[in-house]
Amino acid sequence: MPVSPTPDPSTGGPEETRSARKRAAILDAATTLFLRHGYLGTSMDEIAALAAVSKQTVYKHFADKETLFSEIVTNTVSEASEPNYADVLGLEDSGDVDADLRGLARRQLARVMQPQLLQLRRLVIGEAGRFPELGRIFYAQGPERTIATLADAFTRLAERGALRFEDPHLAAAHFNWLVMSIPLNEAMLCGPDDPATSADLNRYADAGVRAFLAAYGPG
Amino acid sequence: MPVSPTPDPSTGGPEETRSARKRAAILDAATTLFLRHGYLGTSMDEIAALAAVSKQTVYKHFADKETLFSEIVTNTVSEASEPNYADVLGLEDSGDVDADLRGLARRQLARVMQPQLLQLRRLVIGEAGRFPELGRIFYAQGPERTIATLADAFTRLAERGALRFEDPHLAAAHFNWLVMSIPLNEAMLCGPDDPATSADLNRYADAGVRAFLAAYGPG
Amino acid sequence: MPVSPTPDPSTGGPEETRSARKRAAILDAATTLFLRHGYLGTSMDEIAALAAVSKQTVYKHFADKETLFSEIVTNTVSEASEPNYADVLGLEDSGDVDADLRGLARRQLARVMQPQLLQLRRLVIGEAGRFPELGRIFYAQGPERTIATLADAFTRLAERGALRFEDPHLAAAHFNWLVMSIPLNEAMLCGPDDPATSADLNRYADAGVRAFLAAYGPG
Amino acid sequence: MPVSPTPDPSTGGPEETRSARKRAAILDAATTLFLRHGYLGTSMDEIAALAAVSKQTVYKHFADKETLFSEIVTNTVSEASEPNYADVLGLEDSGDVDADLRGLARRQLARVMQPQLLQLRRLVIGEAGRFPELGRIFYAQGPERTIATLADAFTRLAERGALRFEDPHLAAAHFNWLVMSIPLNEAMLCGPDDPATSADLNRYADAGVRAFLAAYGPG
DNA sequence: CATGAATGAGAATTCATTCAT
DNA sequence: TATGAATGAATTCTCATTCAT
Repeated sequence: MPVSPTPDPSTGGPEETRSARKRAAILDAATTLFLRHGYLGTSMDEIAALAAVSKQTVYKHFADKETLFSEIVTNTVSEASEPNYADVLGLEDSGDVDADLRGLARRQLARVMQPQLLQLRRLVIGEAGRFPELGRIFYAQGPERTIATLADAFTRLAERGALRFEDPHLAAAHFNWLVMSIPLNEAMLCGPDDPATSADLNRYADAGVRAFLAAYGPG
Repeated sequence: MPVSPTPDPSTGGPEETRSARKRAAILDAATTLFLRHGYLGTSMDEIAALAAVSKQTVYKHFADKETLFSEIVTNTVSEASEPNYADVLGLEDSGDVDADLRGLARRQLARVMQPQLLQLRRLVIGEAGRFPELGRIFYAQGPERTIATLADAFTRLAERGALRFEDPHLAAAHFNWLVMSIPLNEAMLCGPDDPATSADLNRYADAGVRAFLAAYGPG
Repeated sequence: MPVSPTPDPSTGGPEETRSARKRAAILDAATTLFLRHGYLGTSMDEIAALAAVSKQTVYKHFADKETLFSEIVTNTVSEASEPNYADVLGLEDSGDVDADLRGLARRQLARVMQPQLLQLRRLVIGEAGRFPELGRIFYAQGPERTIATLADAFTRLAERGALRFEDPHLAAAHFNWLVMSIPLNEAMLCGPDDPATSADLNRYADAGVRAFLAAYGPG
Repeated sequence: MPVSPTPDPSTGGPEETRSARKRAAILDAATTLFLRHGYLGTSMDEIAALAAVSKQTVYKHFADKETLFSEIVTNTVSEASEPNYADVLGLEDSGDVDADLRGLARRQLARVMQPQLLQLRRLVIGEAGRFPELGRIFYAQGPERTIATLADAFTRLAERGALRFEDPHLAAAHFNWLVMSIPLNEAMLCGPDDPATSADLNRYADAGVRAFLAAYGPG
């Protein structure tokens, strides 16, 4: 997740680039530390030290600690949620709904269960009191958007008789959580020390899809 | 959740009770503050002040902040998970599985969605890095135990033909999360400011049970 | 050094004895802790805990921490210096000065180098700034008194031609430090972790006596 | 002993020097206070205040109190022991051993009995429990090194017939302590309030040399 | 009389933020 | 512009001592 935009040194002017590089270094360092130790558990000193810049430079780029934290979480959430969203968008009816959904489920679950994304989710949940809007952003760009898009795709599938339901949004939500809930809830609570294997994850995804099709599948 | 044993001043001996009363006051205050502001966001001074007790007294009852926090979370988790567990234990086959499961689902969801329990779950998730064993305790006494017990009950129902599945534990987990995932995940992220109404909760419970029975019900 | 007077429970009245026993327990505990961790490094809480009495009891017996410390050091110094003094007092001319002095030197050195006495000396030296009179007491009851008494004994020996010197007090001091300085100074600085063996000590004592007799002996 | 490198403001570069100046001020202040009140008796607040520096600056230069203390004692011991060592190294046989040794003894004793060095010795002895390696450093750089060097010098003197002994190291140790023990031990215990006059010290030095030569001198 | 609680200060250390250089 | 220093308060935890019970 700590991904600096790596400004192209050949195109950018050297002065503007140096500043941008520092900014990226700060973001990288802060992301790493906030994910590891939380908001209060991370100090501006540590961030500056890990970014190898002076503290003043940090404050020149970010007004204060809250701003820095917000920006990081917002950016990271956007970046992390993008592939999941795109994957759902690209859902096509190949004629084999079962296979299509299983593939989607496996890919989505694998992405959601990336250690850094799990850690981000823990962070946002833990700071829901201090930064309520960050949780809402996470929710909106994550589950909400995914499920809404999935509902559209399901509606198309239902029109072709591949699925049957009354409320597409509800069906999409059930699909989503049938696939993800078991490993995600365990991961949230049991921490980064007991990661599930990807074979486990695939089994959970398959089982979720099977239950979903038993409930919402055709005939 | 901050429930002091409420020593009856008329029956309890006056000497043993004074110390116990102080201890309870400290636990109450600390629970309130930890739930509100998190582990690092709560100071021992604040706890002592809210408990109307000197800081020394706090340290005489609890070796340090970590001990106090652990004890609180452990106690609270135990107390909070008990009714849910008991409810699943008491699940009987009245002949109307649909109604039985809907009742169970509604009661369980209502309990899990209590604001203080949600806040405790956020706290434990947010501190999973600092206190890994607390998350494991929460998981073991909460979802894990409930689902295991539910699996036993489902096995009995399956023997009477009321349910059909291959893996009772998987079916129980799917039941649990079909009922809870939608509101619980939203609540985790969207914080204590947008609480779901209990009518909403009942609807989610009913919808979850309907999907569950469509997948795992008889015939 | 922590030696409680062990009051005889059969003779003493039970009430007076209980108080005396507590007092002795406090002195024992405080002596142990002061010797181990120094004056500032020892807390009244620890003393009360180790003595198994309440803090109030400590304050009932000793006005404050300084008083307790002074009393302990004074008592311990007196007790510890007594045998050394008595040994010098009993110095007789057996006709073999060499053997007499070597025996005295060995016994004295062995006593001075007892670990607890070394620790007491370190303590008194380290607190010379805070408790100047304790150092003076230690000096007066220790080296000063021993040397003065030794000077008397040497005077008698000189009258019989067994020793020769101008200033008996100077000769006594030289005797004392020729015997003790090497191991004592090393012990002071190198701490309680590298104790000298008693064979070493005897060698130092013998070597000191030999040098002393070479300088102050007859013919 | 609190001797800052006294950066010459006219020659030193202004930027490198500021930090170094602060560091020196901290060392000076800490040395003064540690010598005066001991390790536990000195607070970091006092040190910062006396150095006219913020507490942060102290902690940026020295990781913690123990580090600061160790560094100070180590530095001071090294500086203080140097002249004594050099003086012994320069011992030459002028033909008049008596005068040579008396001169050396007087100079050494005068240096060892400097109030600040006495205080340092008390400090190190008093903290032998908490900082055992500091005592060992003091011993190694002080008495041990001096005596070893003296033993070499005595060996040369013995070859010319100016001294006679079996064990040069033992002779050197006896010389050292015959000269120093009386005033040093008194000073250790009787504190900084009763300083010996330098006339006294010279008399002790002379008497020690006289006894030494009576034992180890020629003929 | 002896225990637990209170006190009120002070310990070491860290914090986010802002001046000077 | 970017660095070291300063700030001033807050952190956890401990202290010696004194009330109440």
